[in-house]
Amino acid sequence: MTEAKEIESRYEPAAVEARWQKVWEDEATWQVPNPGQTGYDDSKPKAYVLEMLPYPSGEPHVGHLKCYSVGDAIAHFRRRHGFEVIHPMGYDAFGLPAENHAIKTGEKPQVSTERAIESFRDQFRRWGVSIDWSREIGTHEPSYYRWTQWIFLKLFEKGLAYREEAPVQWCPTDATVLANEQVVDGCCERCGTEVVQRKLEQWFFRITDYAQRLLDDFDLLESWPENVVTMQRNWIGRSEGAEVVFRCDELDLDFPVFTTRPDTLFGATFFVLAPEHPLVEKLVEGTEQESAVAEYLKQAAKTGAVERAAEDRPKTGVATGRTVTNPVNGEEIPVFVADYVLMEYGTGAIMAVPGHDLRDYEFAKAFDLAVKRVIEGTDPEVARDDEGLPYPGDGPMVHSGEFDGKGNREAYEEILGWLGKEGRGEPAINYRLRDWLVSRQRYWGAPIPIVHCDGCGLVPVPEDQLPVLLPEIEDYAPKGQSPLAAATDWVETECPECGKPARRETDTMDTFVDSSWYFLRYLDPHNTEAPWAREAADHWMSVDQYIGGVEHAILHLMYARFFCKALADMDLLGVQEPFSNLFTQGMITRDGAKMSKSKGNVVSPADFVDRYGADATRTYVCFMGPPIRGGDWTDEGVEGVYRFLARLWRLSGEVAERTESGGDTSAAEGPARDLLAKAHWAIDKATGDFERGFQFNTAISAVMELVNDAYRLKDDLYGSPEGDAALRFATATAASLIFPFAPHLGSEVYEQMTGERIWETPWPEADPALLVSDTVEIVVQVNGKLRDRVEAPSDATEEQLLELAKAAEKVAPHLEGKQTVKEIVVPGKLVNLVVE
RNA sequence: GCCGGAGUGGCGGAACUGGCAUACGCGACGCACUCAAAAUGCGUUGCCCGUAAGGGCUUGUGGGUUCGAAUCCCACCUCCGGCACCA
Repeated sequence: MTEAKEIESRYEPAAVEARWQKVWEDEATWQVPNPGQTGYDDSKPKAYVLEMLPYPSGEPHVGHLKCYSVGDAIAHFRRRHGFEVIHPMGYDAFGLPAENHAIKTGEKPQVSTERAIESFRDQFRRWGVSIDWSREIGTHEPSYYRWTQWIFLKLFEKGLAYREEAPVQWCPTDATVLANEQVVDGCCERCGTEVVQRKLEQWFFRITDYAQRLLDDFDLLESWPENVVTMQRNWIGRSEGAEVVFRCDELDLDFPVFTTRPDTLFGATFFVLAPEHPLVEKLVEGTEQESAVAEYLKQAAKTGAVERAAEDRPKTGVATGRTVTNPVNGEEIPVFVADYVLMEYGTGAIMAVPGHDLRDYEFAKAFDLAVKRVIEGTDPEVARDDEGLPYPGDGPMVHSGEFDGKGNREAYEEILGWLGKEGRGEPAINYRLRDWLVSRQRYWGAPIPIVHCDGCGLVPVPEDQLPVLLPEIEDYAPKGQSPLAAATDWVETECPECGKPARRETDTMDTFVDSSWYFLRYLDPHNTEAPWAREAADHWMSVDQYIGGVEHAILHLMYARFFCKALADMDLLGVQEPFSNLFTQGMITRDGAKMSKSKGNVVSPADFVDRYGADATRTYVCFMGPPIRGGDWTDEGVEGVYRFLARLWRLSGEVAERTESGGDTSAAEGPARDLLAKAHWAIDKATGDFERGFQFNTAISAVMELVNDAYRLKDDLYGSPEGDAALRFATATAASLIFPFAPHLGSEVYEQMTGERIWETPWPEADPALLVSDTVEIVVQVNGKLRDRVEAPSDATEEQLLELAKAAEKVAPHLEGKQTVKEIVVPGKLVNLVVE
């Protein structure tokens, strides 16, 4: 072989990849028109394949690589099954890192964000991801956030966006309020600082109105991971029970409580208010307990969320000196303030039943309060005293007046009925979910399009004045209010209603608002009259396959579901659920640990793409394990996949040179038939792996096996027409099956074998006739132990198989002198002889 | 504490319905090619005993069901994720 030839025959991904990327770019191969536009093919069913849009910062990391590799494989697979696939890309470009960077360096977020977007765009092109670039969006662009603001106004119009003073979570480091969902273990999800409670006036979205529908509509989803559904269920936290009113006659005040156990109402021996309860001060005003309670409130306010929720923390509290009346028996029970009652849940007040609730029991013991049993029974796991109390289970009622002797479940219903009749309570459902706090005291986000007017109140900016542009500012440093407040020229405006001087809202929106509707903008990204045309949304929605990290299980996925429902209620959308099928990819680690700059174990995909090519790097992240699970990155692993691709490349070159095209495979026998059978087996295996939850690792290993077999058999096959044809078919099939992961190499090899463009050819179908063979290997066991294997005709009868098995060379010694007591025959698989 | 998921060679992992445990890849070892190396091709590679033929053991641990269990059941251990004073 000459030297020139040798260089040419080497697999050089950079050259191959550049060649095909140019074709796809020049021809806009992955661009799809909307219905009604030229080129739209209405004979094809649609498929919306979508990966979660990235937050552009620096350059893409391995998590992005995995997400888009998986998504792209699915997109290609669907296209080759005859779907018109929409596969867009955009950037979730507002957010804190760019703003923090601006505070540190003075570089405008606009500038650093654009730079990061360019780097992301470059990488995605370099990876060869099949994106419809004509639909690209950035959530920071005025043409996008104009519609984010528009949706905000629609929600405001419907009463779904409102402003209210409430105790909220404030992150001192990020200098902004946070949504409940962004507080993890009492700390800011982003920066880890412990959050503090503040009473502030903030903007909320009324997601709690949708709590029940968010639960019910899990039924509408086709395929979501069970754990994500469970996490959302837990987060929404529905409980059934009753709201019961306890009255303080002295002060003429009603205290409703939520309880899941109205059957234990007779056992309520005291009453507890959360320290933040708005009526606490009124209750103790002018009493001798006033200062003690005030002192306790001060203490409670100082206690951080982490400490307050700490396990095994002794119960604390203070008596108010007041009593309320238990509605079922008229008993006056003392009222306490204690921080084990949370203002955020229920009504911020509880009836305490120490006989049947562990927490109330602990409080009762600490404050020496009465413990009363109202249900017979004991549970050794929970019981703390000789009486077997507290007892959380079921049993017959005692000390409960007319309900004595009844089962507590029955009494539950009857007590509810009685309360309803007396007007002292009613069945109630309570949710853990809180309204979504969406305002942020930060700069780099979509301004909330509201004007504060002394005369008119909160006035929406008229639609024709949108977008409310983010003004350019010089000082980004947080000062406890939005940096926008300093942009005086911008803040000072006229009231759209009365024309008098007024002030703009200076808070911006949580960036999760931006990403709650981006999948709709892709469908009609250049529309200047509306966020999207209803026809476009009706055609493409919902997303047929959504792909992203499980870390968004609650936040993004729940918010987007809420948006979808609210928009559908406004008749802007025809679907109730945005994402029919969800796939959550596992996290890639290195050396068993999450990648982080501080650990110095960060993998830069670009380095590997440069060294081994996009195809090898992409294929590797799909091969390292089932994509749904995490995996540990090894550099050698990428190299192994690279070697495999190079092996396929060389096979293709050799086969192209040494075989004639146009041969017929129908009469193939021997090794030619074996190779054809392997190719059809690989088709069947890979197709099944795609359909069974995207098990790409085993799909890729099937192609590796096919290539290995081609190497093993090729020297026997060269020269005969059916041998040539089998080799060409096997090589083309390998290219075809690896194409979703390695699109460049797949295109090149397929073209070399067939002269065709692979993405224009349908996904191969396995020939059932080649999936079965004439003979099968039968395993022979004696007493369940493998002793030999025998070849048998596929259609052999049980008798024939038994005969073969008993005659097997290595079986006979184990049968000698022994009584066969049982014979088990599984046709096509095994024979098990049980002897004594 | 409650709810999920996982535990298989030196490593990543495979085994689809209870039927050959360890596919595929990495690593390691050997051979061919080469003056040599790299690259490539071919082969070996779960553990223990044995020169060998062969035998025994092995899917976190202990028990059970079954002719047969990585797979089903019971108890336990470890790791990961979610929720957690939620009334």
